[in-house]
Amino acid sequence: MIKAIRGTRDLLPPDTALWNFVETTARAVFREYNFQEIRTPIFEATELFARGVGEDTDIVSKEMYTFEDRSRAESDKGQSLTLRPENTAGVVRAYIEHNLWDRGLNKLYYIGPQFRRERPQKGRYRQFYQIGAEVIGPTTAGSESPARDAEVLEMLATLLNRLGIQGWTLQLNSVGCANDRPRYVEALREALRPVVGQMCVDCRRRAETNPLRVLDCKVPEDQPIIEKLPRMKDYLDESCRQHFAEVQKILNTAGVPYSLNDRLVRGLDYYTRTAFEFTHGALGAQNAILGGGRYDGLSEAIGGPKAPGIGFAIGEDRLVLSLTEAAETVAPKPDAYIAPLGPGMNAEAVKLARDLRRAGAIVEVGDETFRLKKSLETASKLGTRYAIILGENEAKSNEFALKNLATGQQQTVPRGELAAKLRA
RNA sequence: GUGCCUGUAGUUCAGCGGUGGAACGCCGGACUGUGGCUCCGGAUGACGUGGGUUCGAAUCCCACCAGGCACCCCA
Repeated sequence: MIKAIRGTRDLLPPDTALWNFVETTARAVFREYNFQEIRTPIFEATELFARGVGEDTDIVSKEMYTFEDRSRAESDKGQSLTLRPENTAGVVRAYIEHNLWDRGLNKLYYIGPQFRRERPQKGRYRQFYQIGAEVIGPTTAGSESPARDAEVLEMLATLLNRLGIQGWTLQLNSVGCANDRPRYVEALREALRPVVGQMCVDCRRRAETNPLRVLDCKVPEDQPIIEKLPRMKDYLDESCRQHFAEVQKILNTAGVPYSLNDRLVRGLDYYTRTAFEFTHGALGAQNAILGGGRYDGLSEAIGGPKAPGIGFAIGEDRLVLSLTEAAETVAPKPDAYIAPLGPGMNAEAVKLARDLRRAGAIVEVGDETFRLKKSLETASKLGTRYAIILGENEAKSNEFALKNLATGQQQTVPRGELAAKLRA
């Protein structure tokens, strides 16, 4: 049997109704904040991700679906292409390519699949879906303002609340900028040198490859050591410090709850200053339902003008997962099941169904060869509210037997009044 | 990519060397134009795939594939 490949899956009803609910709600909230939709290609030049996301990140170094395109000339090598592992780089590429700021566009959102070749796990798939948004523009547009950070965070809180998600936590940190972070990393390296020998094997490796990751370690024995390491907040330069303080001040005023976590580091190279994560307790190890932050240098890193930005990506798969526990799925049930009885009644049934549907009803139609018993049984199974019996008598008199399947009550209704009765 | 656990009917699972089962669901009948309840009957399936051990394998062993949990990392 041919099956969906590892890490991919089919989304089936009734779950698809939930996905649509999430997407519809997100679009509505984004709309209120004046974001507009952008759709970028699902694959891009590999170079975009190498330069944008960062050559040394896990995503780029070992998780990308990369392939060589066919070349036109036999002698030429095909271009290296990659299925997008995230969407921010693509949006920024489009921003540069189409001079979006000159068209008055600086708040964009996207919804779509992304691809990373990781080992699948609950809440982690090789084709997964992200809902994200970006604020990006020249400095003169205020895109560097802490008000943008706070506005984005407040929008996310609004969205999660409107989706009915209970018990989320916003973790907030500042990871500094190109100016102060190298100094911090250096300080961290030095502080680690004498103590790293006492730490877990992972930390010993991280101390070499990416010292910031040591802060993320969850091994209990390492915690006392980590507590004593230097902290980013003590190394922020004046502008970063003020920026971060201002973000917090606005969040306090707006009533958005958050907790500071100076061990929150992000895995993508392009993040600067504000970094954040919304987590949800009921998701196991993959507890981050969304993450994001500021990326003031990304545009320049991929050859564009200076264009500070801030954005986030929601893991839609995880969001839906945290939703299925609380929310009952509301798949719409048909309003009526038409049971045609006997030769020639199919045609009448389809015509009647068309008229009722035009009046706004959800209608299911049986078949004239079905016995009435079977039709009613099917209608009950579908959860339909009414059954309409359409036999020769009804066709002649133009009055139909309308049966309420919940109460069992049945009445005779003239054709013209059927739609109104269904709505009642 | 690493470690551990798990793959048996549409679903949830029992069976753990000797002719593959239960519940629910599905189909039909009792009941030829009246469902839900009840009763009766029926079909389920390469026991994840391939190899090995054995007189004999769903059961034991190996490899692969897939899922779950944790790590790594991330949404």
